Amino acid sequence: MEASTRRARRHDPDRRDKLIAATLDIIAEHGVAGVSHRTVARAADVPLGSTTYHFTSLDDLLAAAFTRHADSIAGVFEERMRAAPDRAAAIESVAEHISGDLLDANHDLVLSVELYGAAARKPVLRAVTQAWMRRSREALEHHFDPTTAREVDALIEGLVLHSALSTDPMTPAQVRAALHRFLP
Amino acid sequence: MEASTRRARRHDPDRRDKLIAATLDIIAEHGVAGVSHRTVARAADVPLGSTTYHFTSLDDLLAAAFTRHADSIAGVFEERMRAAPDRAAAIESVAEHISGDLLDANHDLVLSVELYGAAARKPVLRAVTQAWMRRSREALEHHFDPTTAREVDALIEGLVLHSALSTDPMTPAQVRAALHRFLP
DNA sequence: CCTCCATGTGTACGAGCGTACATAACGATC
DNA sequence: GATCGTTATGTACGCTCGTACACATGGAGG
Repeated sequence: MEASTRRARRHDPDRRDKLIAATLDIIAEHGVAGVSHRTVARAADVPLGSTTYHFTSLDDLLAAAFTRHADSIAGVFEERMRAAPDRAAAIESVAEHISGDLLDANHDLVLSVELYGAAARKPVLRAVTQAWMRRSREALEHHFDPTTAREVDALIEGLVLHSALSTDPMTPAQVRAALHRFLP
Repeated sequence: MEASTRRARRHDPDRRDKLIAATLDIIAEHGVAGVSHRTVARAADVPLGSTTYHFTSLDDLLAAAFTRHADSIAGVFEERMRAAPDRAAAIESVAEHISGDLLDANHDLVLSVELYGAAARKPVLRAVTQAWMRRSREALEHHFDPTTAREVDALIEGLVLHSALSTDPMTPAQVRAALHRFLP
């Protein structure tokens, strides 16, 4: 342990992570408007000063949180597409993805929509959504041509949103039917 | 002028309307987080007290503003669908709708996305989005069967969102192609 | 013309906000 | 074990916030 551990951190195992996780929880429950240094610090059970130490500003914290969220969802989707052996299996995976085993209606969805709203106004976050969209499209391109991938990506977005906001959401069978109409 | 004008308002031609319009402008520019009694009053050029007089709370004002927005968009879309003489014309109208002559990227879109985000957390606003979705679907049903209408409604949502958030948005021709793939 | 009361406004209060910054805590180095 | 500099925290400041509420104001009924 000479040169290798020279730069080891003192005694902060995962403060940054805890702060980001707490931020995401707050956004999911109260929206971006509910995020403040104090609410985050309370939720993460850390002192107030810790939030300004690890993130230079609130915007910085929000960007980190949204980046983590987008990366997480994109990673799971990529994994699903990579695991699908063929086109039919890929379609089935997409249907499952939409029907909500991943986007459990009241957490990930709110995070995604809040991200869209913030991204529409802040260039930094716009870059996050774009990277996410690109990864989704590329994952779909393992099974579909680029044009189709792009269109299906948009269709997924719309189906997820409508499913989440509707009191009468589409059943998994209806979702599958819609996909198969698009991908005969 | 006896009984009929007894209940006429004193000298407030359209204060409520001005407040709602100002609120929508602020949401479009700064998000729901930017809405406060003071920012709205300043934007509408009315005294602070006027905001609490016409709306019992901020949530009340936000609900009124989002309702106005949803009604407005739904109304325009209904009109477009009603005006389309046949199925082909309807598809063309939908394509134009998506390609942005209506949702000019940085105003109506932000409003819609902010509404989605708020609706995912507040039941009152959820009702607003549901009424909007129902009207859209019914408008589409002038030209398509209910199942198709529902699927196209979702597709529209996804295409609008992706167009708005992408630096490389789909061209009108690509949007048209996607629609025709779904509606051969 | 006077009175009255619904309609509309200005001010004030307590709370919470982002952020700066002086200071404490503590591992590494000698 | 003494020193030092990075890492981390508590406190304080100036500001904006939502909302309550006392007061102005001006048309309607006498």
